[in-house]
Amino acid sequence: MSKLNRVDRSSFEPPYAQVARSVRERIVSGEYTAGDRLPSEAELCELYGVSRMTARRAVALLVRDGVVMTENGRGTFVKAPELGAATFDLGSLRRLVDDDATSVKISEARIVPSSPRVSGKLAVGPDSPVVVIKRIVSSGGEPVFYHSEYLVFDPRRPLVEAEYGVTALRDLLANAGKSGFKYGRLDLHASTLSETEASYLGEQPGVPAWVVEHLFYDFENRPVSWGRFIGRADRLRFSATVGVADVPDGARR
Amino acid sequence: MSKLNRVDRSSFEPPYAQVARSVRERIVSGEYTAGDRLPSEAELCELYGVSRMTARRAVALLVRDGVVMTENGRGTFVKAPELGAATFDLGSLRRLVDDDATSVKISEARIVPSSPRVSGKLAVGPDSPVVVIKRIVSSGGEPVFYHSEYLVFDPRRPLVEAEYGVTALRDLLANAGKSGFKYGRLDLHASTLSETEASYLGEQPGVPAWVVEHLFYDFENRPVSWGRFIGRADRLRFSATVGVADVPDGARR
DNA sequence: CCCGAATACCTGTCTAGACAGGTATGGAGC
DNA sequence: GCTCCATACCTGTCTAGACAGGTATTCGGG
Repeated sequence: MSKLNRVDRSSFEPPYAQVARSVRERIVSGEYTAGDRLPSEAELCELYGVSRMTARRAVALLVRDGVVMTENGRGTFVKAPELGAATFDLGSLRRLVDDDATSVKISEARIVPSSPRVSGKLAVGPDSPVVVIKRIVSSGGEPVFYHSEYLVFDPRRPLVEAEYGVTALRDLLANAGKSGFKYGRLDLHASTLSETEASYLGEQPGVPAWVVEHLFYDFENRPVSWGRFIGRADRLRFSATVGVADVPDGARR
Repeated sequence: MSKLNRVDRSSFEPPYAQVARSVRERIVSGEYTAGDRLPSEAELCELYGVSRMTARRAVALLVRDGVVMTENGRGTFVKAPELGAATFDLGSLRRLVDDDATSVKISEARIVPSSPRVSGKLAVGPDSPVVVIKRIVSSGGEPVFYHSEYLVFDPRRPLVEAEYGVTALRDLLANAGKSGFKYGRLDLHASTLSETEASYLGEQPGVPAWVVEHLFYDFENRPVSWGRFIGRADRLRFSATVGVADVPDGARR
């Protein structure tokens, strides 16, 4: 019975993924439960008829997904699902902006002297010129979130048209190519809509809202862009999963 | 000049980590910028004097961290930092509960007939008995968040003392060993404090708050635990980084 | 009975080589 | 000038074997 699970060499699914999926299924089915020791790598090699590196790669996949943990010299063990291991991503935001039914309206785009708060964030002198861009992103005709961004004004770098449109927002969220930023820090917290924000989003002031604040730096580690997304809590949520909910689509990579 | 970066074989830092760190430093320094093609794996082998699998492992580390991306048949390219790739984790929550200066007070722990909302979440009949546990977690004497949890009451499984204390909360957030759950779904959103929540947390009703809602399932895919953390937005935030902020501590694993 | 050493087993790391399949480029043929 | 194909290069995957170092057990000596 324990020899029947050799990998299918003719399948499109590579051996390492097949082994990972098989072990995963055994965990889902309850054959291995939290705290159990998995077969050792050498045993997996025999069981599935693969080399050690292939077995290791399968285990590495499960480790990456937080399903198992390895202990040097002892073995590989099934982890219990833990809430603290959950990660939330901004995939929902990205998907929203990529969606065709989503429209972006620029409500403001000009050069202004920086306010005290903005000059503090961007580390420029008070009243230094900054570019401010404010957008309202709607889905299906209804506003979902509001985005304001302040960029350090650099006269040498002309403000290209593209910096204002949907493209710029898409680039900010998912940029496959170039960008003037080296890294960014993000901060997610809860807030309530101010009066102006509420008016833009067609809501009442004081309604709960999530805020994603972002600060991007250039290659000299100087802040160049500060901004925040603010969105209605009832329209967009962030979700995550811990443990093994279901066997996924081959566990890519 | 390009041959001077062979790995240090006597270092504690394994070769794959050294290669990854070196390439990372070149990206941080601006030698490679977003969109650039990295040296091919074969070139990295020569440059650092390692085998291909070792070079690949270094690249895999950078891919995992979102610093570079690989394209089959084309090469490895430096990624621009993208906001949509950011992930927020519950590490701050876990750290808080693990902290010695944190105290947990049980405000309620008993068996009650389930309310319509709870019976809906836990998929039990109306008025079915459920265990309700409510906790207030304080740090430095000041309440930080409030946690309420509803468990399906199972007469066969006696309610051990441990299920109420700090330990149970710690286990929920970071459990190295066993647990009765197979997986859980989490939902992070923004809210405002209700009157009772505000009174527990020593705040005003209507103040912004984040909510982490969690629903755990057993091995028969039946929900067994539903609950939510609710915390003051001014006391706990979730942060993330995109791009290469700094060269980290050897990029473990 | 206790303690230390030998031992078996486990994960971590690395190597050298091999084949597959995707991608881009340049040249031959039309 | 255009198309198609050979070619070179690249990442993806796998193998078989090797050594290092952590862990637990067992066995023997004191």
